[in-house]
This record gives sequence, structure tokens and C-alpha cells, in this order.
Amino acid sequence: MTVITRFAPSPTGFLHIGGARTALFNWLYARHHGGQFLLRIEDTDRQRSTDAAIDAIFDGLDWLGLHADQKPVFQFDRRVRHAEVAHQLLAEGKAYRCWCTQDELVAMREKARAEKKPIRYDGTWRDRDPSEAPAGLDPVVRIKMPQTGETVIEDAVQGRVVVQNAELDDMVLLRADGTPTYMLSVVVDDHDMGVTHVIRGDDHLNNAFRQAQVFLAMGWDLPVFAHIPLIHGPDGAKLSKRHGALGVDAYRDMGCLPEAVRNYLLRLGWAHGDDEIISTEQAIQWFDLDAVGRSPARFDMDKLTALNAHYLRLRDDGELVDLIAPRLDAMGLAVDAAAQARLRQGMAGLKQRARKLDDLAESAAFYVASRPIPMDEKAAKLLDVDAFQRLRVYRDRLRADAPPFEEAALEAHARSVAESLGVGFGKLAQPLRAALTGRGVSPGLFEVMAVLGKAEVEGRLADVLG
RNA sequence: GGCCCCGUCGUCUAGCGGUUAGGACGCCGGCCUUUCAAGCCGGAGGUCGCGGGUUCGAAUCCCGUCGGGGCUACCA
Repeated sequence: MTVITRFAPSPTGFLHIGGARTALFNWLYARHHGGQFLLRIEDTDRQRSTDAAIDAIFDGLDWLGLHADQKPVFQFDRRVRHAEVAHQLLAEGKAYRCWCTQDELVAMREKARAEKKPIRYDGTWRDRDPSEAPAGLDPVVRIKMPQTGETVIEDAVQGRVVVQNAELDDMVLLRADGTPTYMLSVVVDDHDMGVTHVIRGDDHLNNAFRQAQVFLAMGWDLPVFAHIPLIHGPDGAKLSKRHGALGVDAYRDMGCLPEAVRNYLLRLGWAHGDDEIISTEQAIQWFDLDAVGRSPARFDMDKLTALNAHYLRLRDDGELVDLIAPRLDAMGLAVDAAAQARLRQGMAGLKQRARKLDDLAESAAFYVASRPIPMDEKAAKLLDVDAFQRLRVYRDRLRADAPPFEEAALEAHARSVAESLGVGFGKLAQPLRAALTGRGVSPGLFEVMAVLGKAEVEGRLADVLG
């Protein structure tokens, strides 16, 4: 049997981080088993579904590298088939029409609440004769749930979960306007798409019981269910916009790498012993449902950032230049060919010190800035009167000795200057760093000088020394 | 209210009857050193939610309890 999984978001907002993890798990499971990963857009709520959200979901999945194996299915397009199934159930006596009004239903719920009884549809029209139906009112179609016995879900993550059928009420399959509800649509689509494993958020666990009854009523095989725990915010509640829980696009914008996000999300609820850094290839090899935890996890930006720093160092220098170029551009620093060459050459030292693309761009700015370069506060403080003295001497010696403009030679030369000056090396190096980078921190000084080149170094020194 | 799920350092987690309860992030200190990172070394941090049991022995099994979360729509 070929494994078929699916990710089925409703396009009512961006692809949030919890959805991204669900998609990742589905994708990994399919890849691990050599199966297929499908995408279905659950857009049956016409009020809340938007094209912008659909695009955001596609973009997010694309960025994360979670590509579906077939064209996405749009659930709304399949509404005729969904209704067909409901009508079949109706014809077979497994569903019935219900003429209760919204007001009646609200009253029903309120009464139940007041009496502290379970809140569910009371089955008014289950046995009532349709001839008693009020005129001029469109009925909904409800499924006839079994009223005795129990429904068992052998969940691949949660284990065996049992609920008494008496707890299940006759849910709506078709709305009064004839459109299918989610409970109907998911089942029909999962069946028709041949989905073998339904991996989704824990918030659907209770729905699984209801949906199982629709599968049964149609005589269809149940897929394997796997309900993965939700991701919580720092306060322990389901992650939402309130927590600043953002769409994956926000993590991209703040400079995260997709491979870092994947690794982070993977470790949120899934483990393989003590392994932390797990490549996607390795994840495909290792991933399985039995190692998925059952308890919810809190989102931790610090850990994501640490992982991101790791993957940043692994990235190709040229790729990183391309990735930060637009950011530098946004900072008002145009990356021309010369700047690109410098960045490319200086990237090894730069990426070692960065955690995200935004601070990588920030720390790379001095390579791109045109003279005279801006000085930050720390640099300005470094350039006191004594520092000027030393820098003048250094500049003169640099001219006179003319060491080859490469790292080792430059360093040896600077050290000899400091020595003849009778000061610790730092007393010369720090002011020099300030003059050349406008910062108190930077990659190795002589690496910077080699990248900048003789003319630029002399120019920047002149800007400071006059 | 009802039903369902969950509960190991601050956080993510390993653990599946016998471990000094391990790792990672974060935090602190050291080494390295031209700054900052990285790297390496070390440290603080957990009475395994709590209470009973079972057992020679329990984070691991059972029961209860408390806490958290989810669902309870003609939303998905």
C-alpha cells in the first residue's frame, strides 16, 4: 500500500508555524515511506477564505521546500460530489433532514448549559415525520449517529482513544443552502484522494470520532489517524496571533533559513534520541509517527535562532551574498559589482558571527558603505586622542613599509608597529577597527583589510585622520 | 458543564522497572584572543505536577487528585 498523506489548511490567514509543522510531518512521513504528499485547500467557508491567504500558504510551503506531489485540490470545487454523498446517505436512511431554526438550536444549547447537561443537538427531527416540516424553510441534512456502543480510534500518536457513541450528536452534513460542511467534505475528500494517513493537529482528535462514523456509514475504510500535539505560546495556550505567532513569511523576513525552521519544527514534538542537528535527508530517513510526543510544546525563538546560526554557517558564501543583497538595498546600500566581490570575500568571517540574515546584513554593511563610512557610538569612543596618535604612526608605517596586502603580512606588520609604539596590540587594533569598519566589533581586522584593499584602507584612514 | 488529550531542569526533549535522571537552547565562569562570534572546558538549574498503591526496587506499572490544553457551530 502506498502511503498518501495530505496537508489541508483552510485559507483564512497566513501559513502559521503550527500549520507549517503539520505540513512538515505529513511531508516527511510520505517521503520516508516513498509515498505521496498532497495538498488540499479547505476553502468551503466562502466568507473567510481569501485568495491572499491561498497565496500565502503556497508561498510558505514553497519557501519551506515542502512541495506537494500533485496539483492542490480545492475543496469548494468538489462540493457537488460532497452533496452527492450526503444524498446517498439520506437515501439509505443513514441521514435525515432537520428543520430546526438557528434560534431553536441556540435555545437548545442554552437550556443544556443551564441544566449542566452535555451540549449537543437533541435529535428532534431524527424520528419526526418530514410531513410535519414547517413550510418555506430549507432543512439541513444531519447524519444519524449510532446511539449506543463506542467508537475507537487507534491513533498512531495518541494511542487507542475511545468515546461512547452517546456522546456524539447528529452533526450537520449539508447546510440549509445545500453546501457541505467541513465534517462531510474532509471525509469525502480524504477517501476520494486515497489518503492513507491523516496527520493533523490535536484539535481535530474529537472530530475524528465523528468523521469515523461518516466513513463507516459509507462503508469506506478508515485512514490511519495521527493527531500531533499543538504548539503553544509562551503562556501555554494554543498559539495565535495574540502571541505574535507569525506566519512563516515573518520568519523568512526576519532572516531565518528554511532548513533551520524545518529542523526546529521537527524537534518540536519529535525526537530521535539526543540528536538536535538533523538534516532534512536524515529526517526523511528517521522520521516516523511512533517517535512523535503526545504533549504540547511551546515555541522558543532562541532555539530557532541558535539552529539558524548553525545553518547560516553551513551556507555557501555566494548564496548568502545573494540573500542579504536585498536587505542591504533596503538599508540604502546599493550592492554593486565591487561590493558584491567584497561581500563574497568577506562572507566567511561575517557568517561566523551572524545568527540571522538580518544581523548578517547589518554586520556586512561596512563592506558596502561608501566613504566616509558612518561611525557608531562605540567606534567614536574608541577614536580618542591617543588613538589618533597611534593611527597616524600606523598609517605612516603602512606607507613606508608597504607590506603585502594580505592577512598574515598585515598582521605581522601591525604587531611590529604596536611593539615599537610600546603599547599592547589591542591599543592599536581597536582604533584601527573603528576607523576601517565604523564599529567596535567586526570580523578579524586583517581579513577586513585584505578584503577592503589598500586603496580603500588608506582612504578610510584618511577620512578619520584628515 | 460534558467528552478527549497532556504533565521530566525556564524552554525543547532522552528515558520505556535498577542511570550520579542524559542532551540541546538560554544563563554563569574559564580557555582561546585584535573586538565579537565560533570552538573547547567547566558550572548553576529537575524531590520526574501531587498523593496513594504494586514491587526487593518506579520518572517508568495501577488508582486517585490537581493543573494545563483541545473540542463541544448550518467555522475549518
